[in-house]
Amino acid sequence: MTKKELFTSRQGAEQAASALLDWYDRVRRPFPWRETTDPYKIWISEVMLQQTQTSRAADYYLRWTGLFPTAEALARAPEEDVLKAWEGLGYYGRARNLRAAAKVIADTLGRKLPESYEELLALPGVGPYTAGAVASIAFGLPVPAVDANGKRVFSRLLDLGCPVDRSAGEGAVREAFSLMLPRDRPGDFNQAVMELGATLCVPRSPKCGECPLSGVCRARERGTALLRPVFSRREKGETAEGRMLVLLRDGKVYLRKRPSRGLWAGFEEFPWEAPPAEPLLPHALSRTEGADFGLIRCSFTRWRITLRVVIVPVPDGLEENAPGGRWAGGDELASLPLPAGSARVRKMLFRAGLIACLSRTPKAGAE
DNA sequence: AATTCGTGGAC
DNA sequence: TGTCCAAGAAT
Repeated sequence: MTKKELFTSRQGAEQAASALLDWYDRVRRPFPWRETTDPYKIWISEVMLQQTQTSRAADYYLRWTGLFPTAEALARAPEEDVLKAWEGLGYYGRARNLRAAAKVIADTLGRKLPESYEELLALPGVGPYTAGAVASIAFGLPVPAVDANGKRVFSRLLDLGCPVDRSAGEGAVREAFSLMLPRDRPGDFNQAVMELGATLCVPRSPKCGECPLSGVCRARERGTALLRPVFSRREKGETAEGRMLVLLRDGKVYLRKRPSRGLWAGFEEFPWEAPPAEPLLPHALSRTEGADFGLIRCSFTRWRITLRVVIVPVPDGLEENAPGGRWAGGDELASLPLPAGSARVRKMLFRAGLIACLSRTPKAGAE
């Protein structure tokens, strides 16, 4: 078989798919979501894996499926419990959308996930990738699930010079992907492409010598693997410095509530400020001084912010000058879902003994 | 079409 | 230490 035949003949595509599946059957990693056929759990895993590395999702998946074993259980759970179970994973709209979709499933879809690509796509938080993944893995439907791995793998197989984050590039990738997708094992094939992209066909140093598709890869043939895929844009990072305040009074800390839309929507957090972000500290607080508690680095989307954490014993009358927030004791603080930066500071506070809580003894504070 | 939405691992 | 970037979706 020549390389040209891979993308022009049905037979070449079938042979390549077969080689990829044989490789996958040998090396597939034992993730917990690969031990179930429950469509609900497969859906949960796919949403958790959006923009999230597999190594980080495993623990969350096990804990989540224990707390919310069915769509019904998820639909009935308080939002705060759901966000607490998601704490640290980021992109919290995913958790809210999961719960919203679970309500739809529990209330109007007979408690079962819809079994077609189009119906899955209609659920909040389910896009083309996730709909394809659930449809193929849980229901055996022959639809592609093209993620960043798939784009990289196929941009190299095709030696695609056009950007994969534009419609033309995406179309080329999806066409070749669909041509190779075997009708009998679509779920395994979709996972095999991702497994290949995650373990061999990686961005920096692809291991072409071990790749089951190297014989039919145009980038391998032309030595252009490191040039693929091409992106039309790369978001540029920005840095800033600021400070975060831990206001202490009567064994309680001050938390403010974030706006109901946008970044960390609706979350509570320790007040912080940095030049490019919202100032948002009440005037009285800008004059407060306290003990330096170290630095934390926060990064989110394209921002990288270094915050100086300051412990502030609160003077009298400050409460009136700091509206929009509240005081929380140790037990409540421990049970709240917090953004990662505030969560790290919370851990520092418990560990340093600056605030106490029953469910978190000093020993437990060592994690 | 271009932005926004988190976080931490890997090198 | 800095940079890239990961089983994307919504707007």
